[in-house]
Amino acid sequence: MIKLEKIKSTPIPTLKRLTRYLSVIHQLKESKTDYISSTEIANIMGLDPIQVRKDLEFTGISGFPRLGFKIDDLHFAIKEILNWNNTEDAFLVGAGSLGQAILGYDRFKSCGLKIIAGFDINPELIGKKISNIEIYHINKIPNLIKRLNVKIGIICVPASSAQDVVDLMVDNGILALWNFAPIHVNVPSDIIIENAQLSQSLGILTHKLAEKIKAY
Amino acid sequence: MIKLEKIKSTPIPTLKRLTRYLSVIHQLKESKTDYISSTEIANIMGLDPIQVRKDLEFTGISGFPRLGFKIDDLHFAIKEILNWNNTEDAFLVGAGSLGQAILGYDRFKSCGLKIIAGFDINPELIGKKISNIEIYHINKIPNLIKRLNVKIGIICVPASSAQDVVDLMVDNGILALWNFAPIHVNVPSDIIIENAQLSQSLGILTHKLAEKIKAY
DNA sequence: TAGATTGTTAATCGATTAACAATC
DNA sequence: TAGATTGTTAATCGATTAACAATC
Repeated sequence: MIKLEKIKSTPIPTLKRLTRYLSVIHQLKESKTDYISSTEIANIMGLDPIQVRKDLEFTGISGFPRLGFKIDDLHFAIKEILNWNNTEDAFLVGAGSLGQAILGYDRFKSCGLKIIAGFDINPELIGKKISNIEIYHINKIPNLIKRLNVKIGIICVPASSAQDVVDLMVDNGILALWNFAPIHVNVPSDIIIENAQLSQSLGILTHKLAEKIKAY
Repeated sequence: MIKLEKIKSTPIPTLKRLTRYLSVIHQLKESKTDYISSTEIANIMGLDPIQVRKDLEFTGISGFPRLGFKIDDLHFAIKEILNWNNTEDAFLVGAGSLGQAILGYDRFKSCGLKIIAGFDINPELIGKKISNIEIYHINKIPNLIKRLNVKIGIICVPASSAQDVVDLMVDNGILALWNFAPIHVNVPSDIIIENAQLSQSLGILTHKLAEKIKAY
């Protein structure tokens, strides 16, 4: 009888840690070492070595007893899981201060993301180039999503217009949304949505700080 | 024999969802309704009603059978858990484009955060006001942290200088750090660090998108 | 060889989900 | 009253941690 192997997909907590390992590994690539062990990564980041090993399993590459993992292989394999070895085109909507900061953020290029156009309704912005990316009027979105086959939309508009912009992009075939608007938006179940939600991160910080201060 | 009640602290996943409920509740406050049930919140956000109820337990307030929870009370109680009813002063270091976007982001005021000064090393920025917040030279940090008793530091410097800035702030008594630099930084175990890590969020998105495209 | 590390299998822990009585 | 919802206790699920044999 054929045993079907259960393919277990990478858990979200593992994905999050993998991106963090990547930045540590990236730094170590500069140094002379060829290998890195899960123990070393764990020590640097203050994590459990067993957890690191378990996470690295999902990359599918195997290490060498006594040596660890080949840094270059590990680096490549993690980028592969995140799909950062490929580049996806993206549209950014809302070229306010946060939008402009993201347009100018070089780093995303090494994270598989290429923002190829920005959109806004502010006439002063339309036609301008920000960090060499042209800003169009929002009403160009339907046409351009289809023509350029763009799959990722980045939402940097105010909370009040976020749902409308999301609907517009979804209706025109966007597949994934990265939402920076501080609000819950509804999307059909087959659309990928990832909330950057700065306030979520801030909430954890202020909560912990309050606990800490209370403890005195 | 006295039974000591085990006080269970709010789990991180619950805290994250609580901040999201807050934004939904905030919108509903405008509407006429006085009460909201966990079922309604769950429907709006596409979550399990049981999970919402469980999360709301941590606020300590009790609901009314058949009605749900008083919106105002719930709103207040969630802000209380996050410590968003108080305001903490914060310093922001690195007034580049991301730093400037954060300095201008009004929303954090309602999240218990008040950025009272910015820091940079760029002479063109020092002395300037950005969104009405003055930018000082980084060498003013030690003196000012102590004098103003600031507890929160926001790191918006490039990866290459993040660790140095973190060390400087920790050495001078900062208690909590909100790190936007795309790098792992080391802090003593008693210092709270929260990584905003946009790339982590992006990694999840690009991974999911790749899985989705593969599935075709 | 000795020892450090991997890789696998099992145990534990905690969060999510389920079940159901209590309440208005 | 009937019915929707809360709140509590139990069951399930999945992630983390532990244990240990295999490897170079």
